[in-house]
Amino acid sequence: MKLSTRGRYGLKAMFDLALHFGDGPISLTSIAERQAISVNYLEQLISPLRKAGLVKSVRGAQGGYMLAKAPELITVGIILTTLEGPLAPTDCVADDDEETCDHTHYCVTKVIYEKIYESIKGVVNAITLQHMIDDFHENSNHVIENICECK
Amino acid sequence: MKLSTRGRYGLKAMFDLALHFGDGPISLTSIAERQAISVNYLEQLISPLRKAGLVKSVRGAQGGYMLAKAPELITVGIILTTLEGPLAPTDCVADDDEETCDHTHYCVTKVIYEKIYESIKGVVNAITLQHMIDDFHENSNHVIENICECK
DNA sequence: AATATATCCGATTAATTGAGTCAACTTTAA
DNA sequence: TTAAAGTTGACTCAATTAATCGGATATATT
Repeated sequence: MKLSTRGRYGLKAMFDLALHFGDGPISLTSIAERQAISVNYLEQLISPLRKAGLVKSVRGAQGGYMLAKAPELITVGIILTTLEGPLAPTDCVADDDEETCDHTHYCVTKVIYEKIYESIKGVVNAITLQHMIDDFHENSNHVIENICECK
Repeated sequence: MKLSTRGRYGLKAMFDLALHFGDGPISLTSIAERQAISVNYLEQLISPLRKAGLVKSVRGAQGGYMLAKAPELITVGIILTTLEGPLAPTDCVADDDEETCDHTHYCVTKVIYEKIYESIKGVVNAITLQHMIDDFHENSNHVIENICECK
């Protein structure tokens, strides 16, 4: 039941981009440095975020990435889901499930997994990058590097 | 963010034992058959459940396992936690975390992970085996095998 | 006493996933 | 033209998961 580095790093990177919203393209190298992530690995993560329409890129020198929408329009849920797939405790309750279990029966465990899934979605879909920014400005010392290396 | 087979199989097995609560020792073989799990693997899962005081065993012929407490006293949360460890999205918010990240800083992502963790705990700690039994009798056709092979 | 049925325990293995690296390519500002 | 930066896919390595297996101990039944 752990998030992988994909979700954790991706969220850190998106928050970093959110703090720079409106500043023009930000290079992956600078994000990777601030957030202590391998650039090569970060490249892998930014790709699905771009395809999902969450960030847009500017190629070439002085290029980089920026949020495709305002921070208040991007939820933690969409970021994590893009990188990790559905945040469901089992495949059978994930939105994209394709008939992995027998739906003709009532399943007492599936009901539980659905409740877990709904509660997780409730949390992550309610938090936007703007909420994170506000929280950051209120409670941190305004040092971007303060995002800890949570495992 | 998926449960492993440990948690899923273990929950099915515990529910099976709950349905037979008061019937004396139930053999792993019979549970494995009803729930379509490998007996050998189930042995591995029942061991921590016994050590956690959730089931007790009777050795020898006609032996088996039974719940150590009434179904209403055993939550889904304690079962899953025993088999999977803390249901936290990251190590740094797990109860047994030992200083994996720098606590001198305020971390905007950690706050989110804590909320996810709390919401998951809220769900699983509120559901007992007795709730599952009641649900089963109300909504299923009383066929134990009806617990689907959720992945 | 012998046997069948169980739990118990540790070692081993097979398969999958996660995490990260790397190389080659395209685009574009300076 | 050159260097910076995005883009892509293949690849490696380690860790975890999911079992399997063999043998030891315990005990009800015959």
